Amino acid sequence: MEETDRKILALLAQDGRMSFTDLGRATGLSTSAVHQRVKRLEQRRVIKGYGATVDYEQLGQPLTAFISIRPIDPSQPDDSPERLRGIGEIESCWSVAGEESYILKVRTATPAELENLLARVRAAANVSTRTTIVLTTFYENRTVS
Amino acid sequence: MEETDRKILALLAQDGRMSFTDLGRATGLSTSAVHQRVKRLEQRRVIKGYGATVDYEQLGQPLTAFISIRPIDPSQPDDSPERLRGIGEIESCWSVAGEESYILKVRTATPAELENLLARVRAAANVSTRTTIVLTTFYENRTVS
DNA sequence: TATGAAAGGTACTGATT
DNA sequence: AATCAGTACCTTTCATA
Repeated sequence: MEETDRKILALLAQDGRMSFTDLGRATGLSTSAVHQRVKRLEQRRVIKGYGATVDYEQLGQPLTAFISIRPIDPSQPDDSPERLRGIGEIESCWSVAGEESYILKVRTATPAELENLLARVRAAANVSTRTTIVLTTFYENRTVS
Repeated sequence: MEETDRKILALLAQDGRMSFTDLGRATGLSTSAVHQRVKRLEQRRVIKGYGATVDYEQLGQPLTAFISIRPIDPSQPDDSPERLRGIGEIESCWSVAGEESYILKVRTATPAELENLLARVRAAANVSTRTTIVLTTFYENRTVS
């Protein structure tokens, strides 16, 4: 991975709809050279995809929370991610080192819905949960240097 | 916010480069009607922006961690987000209810860089830290139903 | 891996209902 | 809030270096 590709990635991370023409202007390459590089980055899955960033507050899901989970029965095989996959409120799922096994990031409309979601998570994966409610999102998914 | 707009948002969240023509086909609207709706969603900041999702493992930042922080001197005014804004490794910053004040999500190349980053976070915001290292990212920033 | 040209598709605007 | 038509721009491919 070299400098031109990194520059293209940084630009596309910030504006995923930027045109190849503009990317070319910004990198000093022709439109088709940039086109070729972006397609290659997509094929290699360095670019995993493109998405619109949506305001969940305006969409009626203002409540964000982190749910840390640990298995109730550690002797059982742990396939929590598969068991939880069907729960639509879960935005992200990481396994982690530390006291808990997984961290989930979830969005709900109300505290009542979060409560209901917690019950579904516990039941689906046979886990205990520890919930941390987000008060303010200062920034999210910023491009890392 | 009504059904057609929600459908457009769901489609754009999944594929931020989808053309207005295809959005029209998917919603049963004309190209210009979709165009009008998307522009309005952008103006109202329901759509906050568009971004390429990048594979940080392939980009040489394979280590992801959560850093929970709490102020060392609670009598001081807490402006941690501003103090931390310049640290490029911080991808997300939330204030939270619970034992800690903030949660940061960070990306680094190596454990040594994470250690260095932790020192910078502590010094910049005068906080103590608790770090949870991510082992596997099962999914991230999935579209929430 | 780069360029430039050509073809077809898309974005955006304005007129209209 | 929708459609249609028109123009300018963009994406994509191909021949070429």
